[in-house]
Amino acid sequence: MNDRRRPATILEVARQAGVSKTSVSRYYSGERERLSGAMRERIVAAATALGYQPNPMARGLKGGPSGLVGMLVADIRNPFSVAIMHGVEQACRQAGLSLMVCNSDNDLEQERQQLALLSSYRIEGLVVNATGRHSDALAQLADSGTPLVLLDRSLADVHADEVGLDNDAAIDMAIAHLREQGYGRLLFITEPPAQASSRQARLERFNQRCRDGSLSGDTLVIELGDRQRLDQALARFVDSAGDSRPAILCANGQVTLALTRRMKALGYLLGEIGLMGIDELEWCDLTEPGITTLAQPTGAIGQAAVDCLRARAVGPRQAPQRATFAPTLTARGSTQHAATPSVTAEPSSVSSLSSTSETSS
Amino acid sequence: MNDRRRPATILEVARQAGVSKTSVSRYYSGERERLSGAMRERIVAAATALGYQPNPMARGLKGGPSGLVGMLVADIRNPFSVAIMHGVEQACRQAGLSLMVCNSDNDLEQERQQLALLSSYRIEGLVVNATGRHSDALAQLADSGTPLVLLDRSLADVHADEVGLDNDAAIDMAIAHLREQGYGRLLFITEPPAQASSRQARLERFNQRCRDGSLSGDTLVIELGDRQRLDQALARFVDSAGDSRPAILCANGQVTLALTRRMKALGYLLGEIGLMGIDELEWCDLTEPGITTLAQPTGAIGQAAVDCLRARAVGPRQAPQRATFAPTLTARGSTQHAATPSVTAEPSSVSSLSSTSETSS
DNA sequence: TCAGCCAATGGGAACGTTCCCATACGGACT
DNA sequence: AGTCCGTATGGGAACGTTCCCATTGGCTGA
Repeated sequence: MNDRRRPATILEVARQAGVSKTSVSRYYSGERERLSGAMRERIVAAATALGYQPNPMARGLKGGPSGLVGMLVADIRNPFSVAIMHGVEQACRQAGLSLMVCNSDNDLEQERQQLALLSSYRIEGLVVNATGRHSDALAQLADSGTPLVLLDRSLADVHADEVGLDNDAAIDMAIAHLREQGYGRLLFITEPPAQASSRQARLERFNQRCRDGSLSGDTLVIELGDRQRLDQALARFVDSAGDSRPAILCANGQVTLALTRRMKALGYLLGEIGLMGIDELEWCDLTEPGITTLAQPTGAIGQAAVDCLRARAVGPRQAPQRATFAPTLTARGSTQHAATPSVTAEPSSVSSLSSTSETSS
Repeated sequence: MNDRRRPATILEVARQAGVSKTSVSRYYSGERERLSGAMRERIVAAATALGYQPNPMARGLKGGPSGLVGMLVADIRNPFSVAIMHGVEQACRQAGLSLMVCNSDNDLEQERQQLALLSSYRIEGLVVNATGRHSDALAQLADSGTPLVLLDRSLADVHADEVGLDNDAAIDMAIAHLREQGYGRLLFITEPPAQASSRQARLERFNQRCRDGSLSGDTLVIELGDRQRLDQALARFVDSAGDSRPAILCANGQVTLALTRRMKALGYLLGEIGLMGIDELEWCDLTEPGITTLAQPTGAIGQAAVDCLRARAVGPRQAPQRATFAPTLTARGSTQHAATPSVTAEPSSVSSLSSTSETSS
């Protein structure tokens, strides 16, 4: 270890080892096999003595591989985003890649800037979980050859892979579970889909199942801040149920949180009125009588995202791929009516369905 | 906008504008005032025409300012870390800095690597919220002149500012609240303090207040995974209370979560046995009868961290500073005994105490 | 009127890499 | 024995910027 202010350069290592900088460069850029054993030894010795570490700036300038993967997140405070991020991170680590995360905080201008920042750091791939508006910047990035993976979004005009939940399966599983539990009248609540294609997909599937005829269902699209309208809609829905037992299906964790709050506040009994949400949250087993959820396999999703990136980095341009994953159902008290009150100690019966459907479009 | 594969360089802009690259460089490195009006116009025109964007790699190579701030987080899945990160982020945005976040996932080796990565990207400052072991790497970074802010940790041998909760005030507030509510026997539960200095500080303050004599308190240091030991300790504590009403104080959000789980599972009545936690979590008002918390002002803490960084970037080395912030108490049902059952609709009486104490050591 | 200076600009050498090309050498062919 | 090739190495030119040091020209003050 050297105590000098400035870090050692490749040239200094080369001098110390009595070899050329080219050889040292080769050692550090994955061409070790090309060097003789003696050479390798001298280099490691010199490098450790000087505490040498390659300078990624210089490396990036010349155009070498950066070993860097970027991730753009729309809302870091969303536990689901964090869970995915964690998955991506682990996959990166395993692949020897570094991950650089930027949060756009749902701000378009911010998102644009972050994108510029990431691309200027020569990332080798980008995982995007963001608004998806102004896809031009994304499209440009993709066109420039950077592998791109979209999480939970779908952008027609962008050449990118997509990874996410199997939304159709999720909705079907939820509906099946709710009917099994005796709920005959369903309400699907979602935030405005806008450009968030997974919200759109879930909404559409639910609507489609309604039109199938077999289902007495309704949908509500709402800004979560609009408490008044939510309360009204809730009351109307409960009234409309008639003989049928009513249940609510929340399109994501945010909606589940908002609805749990309102139902508690308004005194609706969970289970009496069914409640079920997509996305598992840490408090779902804590709030009486426990909230039934469909958990996304965030680890697998993150892993798949990184796999896509790496596949695209090697092979030439293929058609965009799409990988979807089925959720896991955790049944809790909120979809169980009064007949059998839930036992206290972790009454969660977990019915797993982890088939991984993979389709290419 | 140009459609060429490779992004435009400063030289191309200079040629297009009919000026020297030095002038273009000046324009982009904050020396605009030195250029004549005409020159400026020609440069912007050419730059926008070519879609030019300075290459941070080249810039960083030469040693210019990077406009980049790094943040090292030990556990991204901890909501408290995320909240702070969000604060740091907002402060950075306001200051025109970019933030690059790395999560070490409580892995020492990972942490070391992330640190190397960040420092090699010539960050202008680093916000650290991590294990704090092997401070040598951090010390080296600090010695090399990178401004450093420690969140919630204190490292004697590292030249760095510290920002965090006013732990003494927090413990005092908690104790005062619990006694006011009639709890006479207290148990403080924390994860092993090890090198996490804020855990240590909270534990010490609690112990100190116990030794003062006025308080009948006990402490439990425990790994949260050790459910058996936790259950035993819980039972023993409740038994030991005698005439006094028992209450538990959790050192952080993780502990609060674990305890809420166990108490529900074991059938202890919240409020009957008091429960209070440091750190506010989104479900604290959801789980009956609501959990009393001390919320950390995460926004202010993040802002303060960035302020420290910027102050240190300008001024020469000063003695390390320390800024602490008082928490906000949100009283809920978990510290209210049966006499007055909590009303359903948001019964939270918020008693705020937002004095900001600032001391330099 | 001329030295001296300041303000505006430009040329060129760094910064630490990678990579193309050149060199040296040994062995397997013709 | 001479040619050719493959393997192990080194030299030097990029990469896109910043910054030091000119070089201009107009203006002030003696």
